[in-house]
Amino acid sequence: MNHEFTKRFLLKNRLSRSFYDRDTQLVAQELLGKLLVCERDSMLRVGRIVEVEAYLGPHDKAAHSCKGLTPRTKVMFGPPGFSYVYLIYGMYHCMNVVTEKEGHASAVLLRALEPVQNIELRTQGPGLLTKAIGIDKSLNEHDLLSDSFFIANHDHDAFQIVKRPRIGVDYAGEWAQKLLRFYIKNNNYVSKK
DNA sequence: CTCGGGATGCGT
DNA sequence: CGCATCCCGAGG
Repeated sequence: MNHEFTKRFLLKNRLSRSFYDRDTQLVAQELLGKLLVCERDSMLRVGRIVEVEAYLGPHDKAAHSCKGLTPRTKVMFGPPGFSYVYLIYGMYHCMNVVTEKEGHASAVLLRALEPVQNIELRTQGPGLLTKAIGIDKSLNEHDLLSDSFFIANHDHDAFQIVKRPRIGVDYAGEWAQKLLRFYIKNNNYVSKK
């Protein structure tokens, strides 16, 4: 990953609404290898998504939407292709993309990036990912079809996808064991555990 | 209003 | 394993 991606190239390859308006487990796996782009204060930051988790709506006991529609989670109940950013443990932000039709309340958590452009910090884990690429709560409910915060496709070599249980959801009963964490096999930027 | 807990990360 | 640090959601 030694390319210099231009904004022109990235915008041309920006993912469409219909990409997100599909089965959440499929979207999660297809997000692997894609480029997360965030431009703030004229700084264009780009990272390659290497680890994600799927949250499957109100019946998924690990999903925030399982408590029903609240002020915090209402974006999950909205249309696909929007960001869901929340503060966790008082100090870290987590970044999700909303999937499927309005009302399904499903999302994909972005857990780790491979640095591509203007990313200096480690991104192994969702809290460090947002810190490294400059995402905070001001980017909650942001349309990912915008010109400054979006995800882009690009050509890449084939890779294998590893499927594991999600991290930090032991409270979710049977849902804690489902294989809804996906990451690129042998990638150095995937979080440990 | 109070209160308990959390889709984390780091140091011991 | 403890802890930082604060928003959110439930309940009175």
